[in-house]
Order: sequence, then C-alpha cells, then structure tokens
Amino acid sequence: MRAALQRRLLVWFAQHRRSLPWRNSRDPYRIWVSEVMLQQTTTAAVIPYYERFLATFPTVEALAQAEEEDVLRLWQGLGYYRRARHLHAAARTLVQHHGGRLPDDPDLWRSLPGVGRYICAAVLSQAFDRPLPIVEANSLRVLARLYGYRGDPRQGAGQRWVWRAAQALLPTQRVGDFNQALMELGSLVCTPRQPRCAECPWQRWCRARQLGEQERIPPPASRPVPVEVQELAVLIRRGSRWLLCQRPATANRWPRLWEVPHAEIATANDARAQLPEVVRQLTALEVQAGQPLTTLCHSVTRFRIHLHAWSARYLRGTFASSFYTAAVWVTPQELDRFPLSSPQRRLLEKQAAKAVNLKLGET
DNA sequence: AAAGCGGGGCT
DNA sequence: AGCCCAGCTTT
Repeated sequence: MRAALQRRLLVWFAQHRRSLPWRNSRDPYRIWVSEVMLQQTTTAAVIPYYERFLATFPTVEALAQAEEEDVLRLWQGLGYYRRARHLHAAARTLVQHHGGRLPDDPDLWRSLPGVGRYICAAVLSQAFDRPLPIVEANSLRVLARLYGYRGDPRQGAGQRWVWRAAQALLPTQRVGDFNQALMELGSLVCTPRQPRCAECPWQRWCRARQLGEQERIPPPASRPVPVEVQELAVLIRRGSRWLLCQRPATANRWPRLWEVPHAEIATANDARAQLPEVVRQLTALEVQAGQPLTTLCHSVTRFRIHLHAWSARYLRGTFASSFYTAAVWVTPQELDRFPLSSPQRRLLEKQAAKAVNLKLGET
C-alpha cells in the first residue's frame, strides 16, 4: 500500500505541480533562501521578495559580502526579521568556515542559525535527494487526515507521531519530489477547509474521508481567552515628534515623559512608517490626556500589535511598581519586530538598560 | 512545553 | 473578523 501511495502521489504531482521560482533548480542556496522566506509565509507573498533577493544576492558569497542592513532592506515587509539576520549570519559562516560550500551534511546545516529540522531536511532532500522527511503545515494536515489521527499533531505526542508517519511514508528515490508533492497536495487539494477530496489521488485510502471528518482533522488551534486590559494613555506632539505615555489604570501617577527612543529608527527603517500608524490608531480611539483606554485582547500578541511596542512591560506583569514607561524595551525578542540591524539592536538594548535603571531609581 | 516573532490572503 | 500560513529560538 505504501508503494501505491507513493506512486499515485508522484503521478499526481507531475501533472499538477505549480511552476515556482525556486523549483527547477537543485542549487541548495536557492532552495535554502526559499525555505527561509516561506517559513510561516504564503507562496504568493514570497515570490516578489524571492526574485528580488536572488537577483541581488545570487550566491552565498554575494550574500555573505552584503551588509546586514542591505539584507534587511530587501526583507522589509516580509516580517519575522530574525529570519533575515540568521540567513545572513549563516551565509557568512558558510563562506568563512566552509569555503562557501553547501554540502550534503545534516549536522552542518543544523548547526547554522535559523536552520531547524524542517529546513535542513527540505534543503537536503531537494538538493541531494537525501532521505529525510519533512513536516510542515500542509503535510501535517495531509498525514493527519490520511491516517485519521485524532489528537493535535502540532503538539507533544502528536508531533512525534506525524514525523514518524512522514518518515515511514518516504520513498527511497525521488525523495525531494515526494516531499514537495506532499506539501503541494496539502496546498492545492487537502486544504484546511473544504478539501477537494474528489480530486485527491489518496482518496480511497484516506481515513478522515471514510469517517467524513475531513473538516475536523486536524483540530483547530486553540485561541487564547480574551482578557480585558485597562490603561491610560497620553499622546503629545512636539513638532514632528511624538511622545507616547502610558500607565496601568491602577497606577496613581504618570511616569516621566520620555521620548520613545526607537520611534525615529522605526520610521527611518520602515517604509510603512509605524509611528504614524500608532498615532492614527490611538487617535481613532479618541485617546486624550488622562482618558481611560480599554482594550479587549485575545492574546498578548494581538494587544501589542494594536498598541505596538510600548505596552510590553504592562502585559508581562512586571508593572507592579507604581509607574511604567513606554521607553523600556524588555527582551531581545521584542526587537525582532523591527528590521533593525545588529548594531542598531545593540544600541537599543543599551538604551533600554539605561531606562530600566532610571525606572528603578525612581520607584 | 509554551511563548514570541508579522504581514498578507482567504473565507 | 477570524483563521491560517514551506518554523525556529528562547525561556
């Protein structure tokens, strides 16, 4: 049965595969770049970025020689900027310590920043046909449905199950094509909602379909419980600069006003000018000096997107002291939301440390 | 084990 | 509006 599944999938793939810029090449560098960009990002969104990136940095040497700032500029708008910094750092490692070679060596790939189990296997199976399985959002859905797996294949035991399933199904030849085909099936046929089972090469073996449970397998990711948050905000304009001042509604005095230190950097680096957007959202909520601002948030992330970076300390529960300032950066991860080069990041971290000291001094 | 990182596309 | 997406790192 396994052989039949493999054969039918590969035949289907030969007929239905989309022509994408990173296919038709076995260059590990090109495949690698595509996998990094495609991480948590849809194909349509990636294509223009991918073509620009490869035109600018056609080889790993070109990427290694580039300034980090220029790499980030090309990445701007894709999000998850840590991916770009890792890609660039890994390119430099490969050039400096491995002669610019991208070999068929899983241990080497896994040692690179930003390369986990999936990207390692995706690159090596496509470039060298190395028999490594991959599990991502599409193949995960296909496998869970094929075997009618009832648990959550994204977590714990389910995760171990789905990687074993992918491993067991893997052919000994045309591994790259098979991995691609599995994802393509999930993307074109075995979709999250309203899967096109009539067009599926595996329909006769699909347990979920036999049970009529295609839409319920795998189970949807659970959403965080909404939490109501209250705080006060003041927005002050001084010429072309903006000051944002926030405090928890429970605090009884305002923090000293500090200029938001990353504002200028954010506007300078981000074409979509995040600061005016913050201003727009806040004014849309009619935030005036001293007015209460009530937000229903479904998750920390959602709230922080809403108000951008300045509410970090509040939601981390570290605002027990009687005041709170917007100017404090909390973790390096929070800096990942901006396309900041490593030196810029270090500067902000230093400023943040200073702000924390000031804060402690006043409490 | 769980949180954190974004922006876009789709229903 | 929700929900989802070719994941990885950090805590």
